This record gives sequence, C-alpha cells and structure tokens, in this order.
Amino acid sequence: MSNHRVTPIIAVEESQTLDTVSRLKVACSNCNLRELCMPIGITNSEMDRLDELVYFRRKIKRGEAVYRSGEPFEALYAIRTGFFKTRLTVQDGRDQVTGFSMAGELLGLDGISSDSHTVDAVALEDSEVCMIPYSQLESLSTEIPSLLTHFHKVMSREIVRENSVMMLLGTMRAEERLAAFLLNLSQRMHSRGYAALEFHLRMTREEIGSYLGMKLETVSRLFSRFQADALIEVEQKYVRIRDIDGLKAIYAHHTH
Amino acid sequence: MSNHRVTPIIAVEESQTLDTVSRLKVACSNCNLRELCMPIGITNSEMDRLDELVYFRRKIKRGEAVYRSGEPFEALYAIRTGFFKTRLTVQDGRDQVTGFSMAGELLGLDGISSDSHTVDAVALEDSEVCMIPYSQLESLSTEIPSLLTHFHKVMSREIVRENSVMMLLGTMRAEERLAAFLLNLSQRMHSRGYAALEFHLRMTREEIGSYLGMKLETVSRLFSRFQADALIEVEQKYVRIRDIDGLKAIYAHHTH
DNA sequence: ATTGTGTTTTGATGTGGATCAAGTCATTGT
DNA sequence: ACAATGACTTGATCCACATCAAAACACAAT
Repeated sequence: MSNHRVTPIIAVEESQTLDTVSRLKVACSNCNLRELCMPIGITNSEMDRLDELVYFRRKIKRGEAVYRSGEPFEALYAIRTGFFKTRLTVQDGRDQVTGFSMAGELLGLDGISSDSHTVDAVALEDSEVCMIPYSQLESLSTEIPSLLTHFHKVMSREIVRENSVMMLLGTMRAEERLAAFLLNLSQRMHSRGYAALEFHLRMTREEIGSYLGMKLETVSRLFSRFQADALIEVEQKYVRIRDIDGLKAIYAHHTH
Repeated sequence: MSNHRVTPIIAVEESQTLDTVSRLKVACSNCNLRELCMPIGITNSEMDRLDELVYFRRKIKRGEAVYRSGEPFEALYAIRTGFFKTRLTVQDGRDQVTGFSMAGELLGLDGISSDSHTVDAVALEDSEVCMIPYSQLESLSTEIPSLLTHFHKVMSREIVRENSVMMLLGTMRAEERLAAFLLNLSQRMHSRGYAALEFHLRMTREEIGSYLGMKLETVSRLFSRFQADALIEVEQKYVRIRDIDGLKAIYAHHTH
C-alpha cells in the first residue's frame, strides 16, 4: 500500500481537443507524463514507434466507463488526466471497488487474461485517456526490449499492489485501513507534483468504504474521529493532512 | 474465485532425481503438465527452445521457501509437484497468506516489479519446481509470440484472481468465504484430474484463516457447521464435499 | 510407550463495525 | 429562489466474529 507507484507505460500529449474519440496522431514524445510512463533510456527512433502506437485519445465524462465487464478486450488505456475507479460486480449485485487510478496510470490489464474485461473502469471526474491497441503493443514490445521489460514491471506492480490490499482487508482494522488509504493517496499526489498534504477526494464515502471493506458510515465516523484527533481536517471532499506521522503510527498500528 | 484456472506457463518432466538442484537438462516437451502450462499451437522447434530455457529443477521440502521477501528476483518457478502458500509479511509481524499454488501454477511474478521478491513462497508439502531464469524467458518470448501472449495472460489471470480475493475479503461473510475457498480448491483439483469432491487440505486452519481474513477458530467452527449441515465431511485435513450445490448456494449467499 | 509440540475443536464472553434511522448539507435542474 | 436528489454525519442498537480459555487430538523424536 505505502509503496504504490505510478503504473502506466505510455501516455500522450494532446495537440487539440475533439469531442469523443480523436483520430489525430498524438505524440508520447511530447507528453508531460512521459517520465512517469515510459521506460527510461528509450532511443529517439524507438520513441517514434511509440508515437505511432498511441494515436487514439478518448474523453470520458464523469460517471462514464472507459470499458465495462464483459466487453471484448482490445486496448489498454493510459490516463492522461482525471481519476477512475475500477469495480468488480457479481451476479447478486454486490460490488467491490478494486482500485482507484490517476494520471499516468494504466487501465485494462484485467482484460488480457480472457480477451474480455472483468471489471468496469469508471471515471470519477471528467477525464482523458490514451488508447493503446493491445495487439500492437505486444508486437512492438518484441522489437523494443526496454518497452517489454517496462510493461512486465507494470503488470507485476499491479500484482504487488493487490497483495497489499489483501493484507489491508485481511488483517487491518478500519482505522488502519483508512490511514493507509490517505497515506497512499498523499504519496501518489506528491509523486505527480501536487501537494501531498492537501487534496480533494474524487470518490464518495461509499466508494472509499467499498475499496476498504467497510460501510460508508464507518468511513464518515473515522474521518470525524481523525479530525477530532487533529490528524486531518476534512470538509466534504476536501482533506488536509495535519499530522502525517500520526497517520503513519495508526497505519503501523503503534496505537494499541 | 470460481473461475480460477491453471496459471503457469512452463513446467518440465524430470529424467532422474538429485538432491537439491538438478543441473541436468529436463524437457518441457515430455512434461505431463505441458497442456496446463504451455501456449497451445507451439511448434516443435519452439518447444526445443523452451527445453533449453528450463534446465534447473529444485526440490523444496515442506516448510522451506522457494524464495523469500527481499531476495533478488532472478527466476520464475513452475510447480511440478507439491503445494505452496505465498505470504506477505510486514514490519510489525502481521502476515497475510496471499495465495495457495499447486502443480502447473507459476510462482514469482511479484518479483518482476522491483527486481526483488515481495512475498515468501513456502512449500506446504515436499515439492518440486522448475526454475525459469527470467531474463531468458523475456528474451525468448520476443522470438516466440505465442509464448509472450501466454505469459501476459498468466500475469493478467493473477491480477483477476486477486480482484476476486478482494471481493471475497471486502464484501463476503465468513461462511461465504469458506464455501468459495472449498469450491475453488475442488475445481482446481478437478482440472488436474484429481477427485473434485474429496481431497486432503495441505494447509492448516490458521493458513486458511489468514487467506480468508478470519481467525482459525472461525474456520474450525465453520467446518463443523458445514459438516452438521451435511454439506461436507471433515476429519482433520481430509475433506469430502457432500452437497456441492449447497456450498454454491452459500457462496452466492442465497442463504439469507 | 512417552514426552513434547503443534493443530484442532468447542465453549464463554467481549467488541468493532454493521445496521437502522433521522437529520443536515451540497449540488443540480427548473 | 426552490425543489429534488444524492452525499454526508451522527446516534442508538445489534450481531458476526474475535478473543480468551481449556481440553482433545495428531505426529515426531527418543
């Protein structure tokens, strides 16, 4: 949980804005997310090949899905701007938020296993993604070894992240989970150049609760308690961390 | 959970037995696990290349680890025989069983992300694994497209499996989790040609509990209750499923 | 056979977080 | 400006599972 890092491999810079799907060529080479997403040490000619790979851009409005469970898998999506949740739903209607993703991270890895998606990826704010046709990624990666290596690391990182969530859900108490969640968000904001100690939550209490395996009322009560204990300030979606070491102490359950 | 499938990509047949690490060449091409592990439609010459890739075999005694958290990542391990748990441990001593793996499945994917392992892989019975040097796998897979595709599916399948475990831990009740666990084990035994309704558990109640996010006493009580309800017979590690539809009903929480 | 060690079962009691409920606050559409 | 709708907070109560405890059982070493 605490060492979550930027996951995607590729993202592109837009050159102009279209309504839904851009068929314009857009260039990874200019993208300001490049150093988050790309393998390091890639050559200029390799970069040109990547620019050819990623040539669709899609805008996703708040509440819309990039893809849904059951849809055929065709592409991965690098988040250029915005914020997403991924959600697993089963027959009887129960669902589980399996992750939150932000700029520079990659969506769609679940689809590779069976050529169809197994989760929904839903935008929590108006967002923009770069489409990476999967078959082309696979063939291009056989020609650019550093791209392949990087892609494997991204997938493995997702496995490691999910291991941490299993630990969180399996062994931690509600207050520890919420502290871990806030610390993880803080760290990811920070690594993108945003303020580490002050941010707006994009998700509801219910979505946080689903991710952390607790009810929205419990999330709300814990936010109130953290505020009373001077660990944070909360007001609706706005959060300011006032005592990050205090949160870390809770996360490491140094508190009883 | 319910659609868990065989995960590894490669496993080999032994030609003779050595004590710890075999330096003999062993052949995937003869392995009886081949159809579980290998990409389908591989050519004979490609198979020869695979045989060159996998040339170490290691015996792991019960209680020993194939690898431990923090060790440098060098290889993946295909389970030839035996049974493993993977375990994530954090500073304060808490640990979480993140999975159970059996013949034909692949260990070590966690290590790719940071070039060192993040979990322990511990044998729950005397076992044997085939070592797949990772750098060689990566380079060979650039030459055999179906191998690369297969490897990606294996990694993605692990992500999907972990999503299911998150659902299990985040939303299900203890009895539902245990039913899901038994059904999953049954299905995996069956897909390996073993009896689907009768098997020996390789793990303790505590390990089951850790995986399922509950205490060993709760696991024990639920086994007793399932037995009283004529769903299963249990005696220590032996389990026989008497009413698989009853278990499925619990799993789908058709029971209140 | 015997002792030690780890595993499992079962009972009694406690509690963290769920559930139920009511009211407040924010946001959006008209 | 106002109504409608969804998000959030807070309180009262309940219950699923944890915790604590003790005994039975299984297996290995000597």
